[in-house]
Amino acid sequence: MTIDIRGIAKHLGLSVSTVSKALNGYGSVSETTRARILQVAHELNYYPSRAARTLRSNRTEKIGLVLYTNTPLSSRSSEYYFEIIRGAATASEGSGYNLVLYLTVGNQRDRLINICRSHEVDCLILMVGTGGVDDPVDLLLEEGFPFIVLNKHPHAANAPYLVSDHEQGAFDAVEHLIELGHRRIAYLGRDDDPETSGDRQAGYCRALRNRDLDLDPALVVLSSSQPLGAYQAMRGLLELPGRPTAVFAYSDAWAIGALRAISEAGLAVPDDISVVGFDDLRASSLTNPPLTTVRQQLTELGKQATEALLKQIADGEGAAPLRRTIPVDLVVRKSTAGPASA
Amino acid sequence: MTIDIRGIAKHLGLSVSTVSKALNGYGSVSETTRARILQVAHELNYYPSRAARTLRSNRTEKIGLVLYTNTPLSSRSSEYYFEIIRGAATASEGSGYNLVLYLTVGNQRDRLINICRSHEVDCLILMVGTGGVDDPVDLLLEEGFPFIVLNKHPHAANAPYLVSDHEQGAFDAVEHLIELGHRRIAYLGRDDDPETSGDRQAGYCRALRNRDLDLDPALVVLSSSQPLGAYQAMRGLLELPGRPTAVFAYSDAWAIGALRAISEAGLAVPDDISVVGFDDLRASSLTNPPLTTVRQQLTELGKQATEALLKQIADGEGAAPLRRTIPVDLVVRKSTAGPASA
DNA sequence: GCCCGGAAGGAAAACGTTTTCCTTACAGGG
DNA sequence: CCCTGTAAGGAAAACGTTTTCCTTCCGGGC
Repeated sequence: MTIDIRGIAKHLGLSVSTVSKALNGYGSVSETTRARILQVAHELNYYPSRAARTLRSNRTEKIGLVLYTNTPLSSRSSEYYFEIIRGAATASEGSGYNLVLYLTVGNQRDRLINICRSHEVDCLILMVGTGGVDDPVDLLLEEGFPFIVLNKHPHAANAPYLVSDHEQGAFDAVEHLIELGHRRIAYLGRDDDPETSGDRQAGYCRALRNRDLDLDPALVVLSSSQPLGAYQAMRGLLELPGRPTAVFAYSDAWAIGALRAISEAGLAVPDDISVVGFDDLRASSLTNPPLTTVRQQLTELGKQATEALLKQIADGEGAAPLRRTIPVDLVVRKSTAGPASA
Repeated sequence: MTIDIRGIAKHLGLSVSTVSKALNGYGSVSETTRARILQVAHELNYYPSRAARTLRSNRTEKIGLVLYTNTPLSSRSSEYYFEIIRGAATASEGSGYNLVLYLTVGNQRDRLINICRSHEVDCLILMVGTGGVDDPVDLLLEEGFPFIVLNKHPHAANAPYLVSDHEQGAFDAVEHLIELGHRRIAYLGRDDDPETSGDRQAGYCRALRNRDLDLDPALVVLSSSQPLGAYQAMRGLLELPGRPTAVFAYSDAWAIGALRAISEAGLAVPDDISVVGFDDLRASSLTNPPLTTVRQQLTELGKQATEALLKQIADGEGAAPLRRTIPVDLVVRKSTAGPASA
């Protein structure tokens, strides 16, 4: 039915090796022979068998994208993940690779070992949702399997990663609030994502220090990713004696929870309180008022991770692990303004 | 380094075939031998090579998910796609399959042929974004490659598909508006997605006929997926002499465009005009007011498509192509109410 | 005339499984 | 005692490439 590399060889009275070389641009084959081979391959509708190629050459030409999370995925994060996936898929396809998706929930250590050992893919992009990033990272380092951690700082010193500049984004957001005149600015963080929330909190602190503002511990509240987490945390902040005049939230989802708490308390955004989010998901332009937020280049993140990983594979073990940060942008909408007291 | 099936055989003084049979529960192997083999396989950390297995048995144990679209993907649809992907990925993993993602933009006919012929995957789930569904479907039918079309009715008579009940969802939405007392109800459709928009329009028409209401052609407006398409179409509707008192929109995105046009015209939702969307994306609960809409079970769609496809493969050519519809639910929020005139 | 080198092409060994067809041994029936 | 059937296990042929060595041939330098 489907034609073989052997079929082509027979058809032309050549040897299998010559055909293979011609098709792959390998050894030395005369121009005319190569042309004839390509011609016939095309005419006979030849498509190489991936499996055979993989078996012999030990390259699958597949990239695995694993999403590693402790808690079930909420549809809140769909857009976040899909944009990254989109970037990765496009870049893979562009390099002749396929993207294999592993959306595992829970600590699937065994599954990960299995993926490495049975060589399902050539390398892995790790997207860690909630829960520690370290367990899988250590495992992969141990296995000597090529990988890159996406958008979260791994603890292991020699683990390659590519992350948005969470710290700088947070700095910019808080700086923006300070410039508007705010002095009591809260950070509404996330307690089950220490790496990312930590980075953003660090940026928040740096921005305050940078302007010699006090860092009031009462204004830093971490909450879980329960639907009501950020909402309740915000209610807590509103009841404080010295209520903050502005809030920098861990993410747009957190900011939306905050908006709700504020509006239920009969306060107005941005007149009474300013709010800044992080991510710039589509929903954030639909809130009331439209949210000021920090935009991550998600598609770019997926794309660059893929490219970096492929480069790393091509360079072999020798190359230093890639550790890079990509910039984020503050998007000013209507949820921030000068404080009422100003 | 990594242990072989041969290694296990040697280790136990058995033949390769016996080991293979034991591992796959195949031919006849005594219980004690099988136990010893499994034991040793585990101890030596044996993982079968996917490539070799595929080469010999001609099964890749991979499902391809292709997203086929004419226009570049807008991030508006991220959530839609990701929820489907999530369902498909979970179901695949559950059946021991991998999910390979092909997010191709444009009419990649050649790529599709390549996927079939080089047997990259065992079967395909087709998600068609914009543009005709038929070209790829015809191709796959011709190739005799197992596939299923997701959430859109293919024209080919014998093409397998799994779709949300667009028609019934539309019927329910319009019925809901009629029950509220509306008589002049518009349909805000999409012109570059004839299959889906057509199904929904059919449901709209049936609901009107069902209550003996006039079908005013001026109240049916199709617009493109440009960001401003639905917005402008809605403006047109508002300028009509006999303005509609309710609008059923092709999707939540369309509805959001409509909301904007209505609010800019100084009218209120739902007081002056009621609006219903379709999809129930996350954004639709954030609009002002929260949108009444028809919820699709996207994750379920991905899951069932995967299961159906795997079943189809297992049953072989014999089985009739699967053509199934899965139900949708009307979600009533705050964007619908009785007409002002009532 | 001899030797050397490079270019073109070929033979054959992998790669790690699955699967078909054998062999052997043993038990049970007649 | 012979024949048959069955269970347990083995030999070997695939599967379709890539890749390493060879062989052959021819031209050119000395």
